[in-house]
Amino acid sequence: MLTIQLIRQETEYVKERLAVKNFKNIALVNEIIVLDDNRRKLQLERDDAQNEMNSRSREIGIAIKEKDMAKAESLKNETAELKEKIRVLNQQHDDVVAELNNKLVLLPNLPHASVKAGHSAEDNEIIHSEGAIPELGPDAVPHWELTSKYKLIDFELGVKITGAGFPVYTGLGARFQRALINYFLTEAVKAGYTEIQPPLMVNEASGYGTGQLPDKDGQMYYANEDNLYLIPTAEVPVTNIYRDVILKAEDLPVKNVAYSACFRREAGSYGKDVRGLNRLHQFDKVEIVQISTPDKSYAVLEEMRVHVASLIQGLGLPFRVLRLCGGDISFTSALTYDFEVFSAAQQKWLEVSSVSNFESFQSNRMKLRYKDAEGKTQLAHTLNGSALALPRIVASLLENNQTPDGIRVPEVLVSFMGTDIIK
RNA sequence: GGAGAGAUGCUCGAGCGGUUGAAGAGGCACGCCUGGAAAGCGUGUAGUCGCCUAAAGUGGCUCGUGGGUUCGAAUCCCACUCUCUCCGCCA
Repeated sequence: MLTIQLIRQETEYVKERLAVKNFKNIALVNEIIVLDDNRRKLQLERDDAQNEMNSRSREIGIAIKEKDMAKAESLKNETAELKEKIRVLNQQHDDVVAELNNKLVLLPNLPHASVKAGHSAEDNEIIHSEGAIPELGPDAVPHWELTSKYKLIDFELGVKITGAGFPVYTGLGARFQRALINYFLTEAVKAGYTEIQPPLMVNEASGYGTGQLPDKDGQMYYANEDNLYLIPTAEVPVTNIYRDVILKAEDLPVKNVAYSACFRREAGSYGKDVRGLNRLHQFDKVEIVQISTPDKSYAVLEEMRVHVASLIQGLGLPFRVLRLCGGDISFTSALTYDFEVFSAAQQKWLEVSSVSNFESFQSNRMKLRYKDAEGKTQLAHTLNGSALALPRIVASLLENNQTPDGIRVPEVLVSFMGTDIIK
């Protein structure tokens, strides 16, 4: 969430940037400031009363020590009224704080200066594009036919065991998953990331820390009995490692990479976009997470963008990079680059990665801080990106690399796959 | 799942109702000493929210979390969470 200091000090700027995100309830900003004024006023009154009470108590203690019981008793009798006053003020203060917090979490992150206004995915800016779009023959088919032809993925079997959106990978299909995960992890480690294997379930505090809760709880699978959520992305456990942590300046930047299965309910999705591998309830992803000082976070974002691009280049897929517009960027992000690869048989672009700088939006929620050179405690910046999500990469590799003799395996995967062709 | 023990600052550890945000030790930082270092000596060393234009100063809260008792709680009571030991079960 945004810090109250920023909202108070840069009120007009905050409103302007919220408008770029098409945030409708701009009046909320003023409501928050009024609540905060109120909170301060109440705190002042309460603190004064409490201070008064504390000194009375001390006097009583001294009187008792001096064996002056009469004085102690009379002092005691004077405290009842004060005590009640404090109780009331405390209650009022806590109520205002709760209300303030409830409103504060409704404000999305402010988009970075480079983010343009816009209403939908149509308005995203294509800032880079490379790789030749393959010309497939007339016999080319979409990946869901290839996966069944070569017995790589059994969607129906997944339905039997679990339900729609939980495919079963078999034979070279399963090996293909492992090969990609290996390739992505290996490249990340080469780039200086520390490999992490996180829990796949998280508690409420973690969901709140990265912003999935309270608003997106319907998108996560939930184990009621233990009050735990299945992770929608490794971002959640990996970023929450640093919840309530004060890092030393020399610990930064933190660079972590994690492979995990990801679970998403995708409530409300339907239609042709969900066909085959385009949208699943369970899928594999390698995620990179960095924690940086504020002055370096945009350089870090660029570094991550280059890293993701290099992975896709390694696989030989045509791709483009979009800078998301205000209307399409997520609630928590300040700047997001989406990577899309071209899926030749479906003739469409598929999103395979999203690389974002959250600035201090997540760290403010989870109290992730660092001590700067002067020893002052400051909020760190958090960033993350998919590097990469598997299903759509698999879809486009299968489609783009299909030949009459089988599916060509990209050079970088051959050693992991044990073959250069799937047939 | 059953029985027991415990949770204090960067770390260890004392405190078990009264100026205790917390003794002591270690670590770390700075200073003195030294040609330089070690040792020694001295000083400092939590977070957070307020008040104050800022600095200085000052007030509230925080001893796992949340409640309660009391004029006053790290200390007493209740609930919860977590850790450790033993037993059971188990990849």
